[in-house]
Amino acid sequence: MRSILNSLYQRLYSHFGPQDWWPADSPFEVIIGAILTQNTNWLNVERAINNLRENKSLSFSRLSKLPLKKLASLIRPAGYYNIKAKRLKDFLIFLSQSYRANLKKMSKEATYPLREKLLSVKGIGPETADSILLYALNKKTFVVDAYTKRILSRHGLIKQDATYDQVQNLFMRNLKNNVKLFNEYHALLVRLGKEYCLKSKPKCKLCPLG
DNA sequence: TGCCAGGCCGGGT
DNA sequence: ACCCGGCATGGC
Repeated sequence: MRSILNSLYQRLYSHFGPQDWWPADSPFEVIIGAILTQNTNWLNVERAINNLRENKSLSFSRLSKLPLKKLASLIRPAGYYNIKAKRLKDFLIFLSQSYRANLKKMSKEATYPLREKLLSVKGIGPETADSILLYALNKKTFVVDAYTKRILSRHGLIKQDATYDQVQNLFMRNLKNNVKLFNEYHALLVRLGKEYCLKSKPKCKLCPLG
C-alpha cells in the first residue's frame, strides 16, 4: 500500500503539477471557505467569499459584528446559507472563548487535542476540522473528502463504505509525515476528482491514472 | 432539465 | 451504532 500511495502521488503531481492550496489570502479566509464549501461547489463559495470581501467582513472583528441575517444574505450563493451563517458564528464564538479570537494562539495547541476541540464545535466535522488544521494552521493531518473515497474505492484500494478515520489512517500510516506532502496530495485528489472522477461518470476512460 | 458539488446534524430505528 | 432526510444555490 505504501508504494501504491506514493506512486499515485507521483503520477498526480507529474500530470497536474503543484496546486498551490488553499486558495485564500489568509488563514482566517481559509477557515471561512472550509465551512462554506461543505457539500458545495467551490465556485459558489468564491462568490460568497467575495461578497464578504466587498463588505470588508473577512476579519474576526467585522464578521463577529455582522448580524446573523446579514451574514446569511452575504453568503447566499454558497447554499445552505442559514445553517452556514450559524456555523460561522459558532466558530467565531469558539475562537473567541477558547483562544481570545487569536488564530496564532489556537495554532500553538497540539494537533490532536485541537482537532477534538474543533470537532466539538457544532457544524465542524472531520473534513472541515482537518482542512482548518492543515490549510489554515499548517498542522500535519490528512484531509479526506468524497473525491478521496471515490477515487480510492474505484481503484479498488478501499471498501466503498470505509469510514473517514480508516481512509485518513491509510494515508497517514503510509506517507512520509510531511505537511507539504499532505497539502499537495489532497489538493491533487480534488483536482483529479473534479476533472475525471465525478459521481455521474462511474466509468471514466480518460482518467490519467489508467 | 435534473443531477451534482471539496459535509454535517439530529431524530429515528 | 448505523441510516436517512434536511439544508440550498448555481453550473452543466
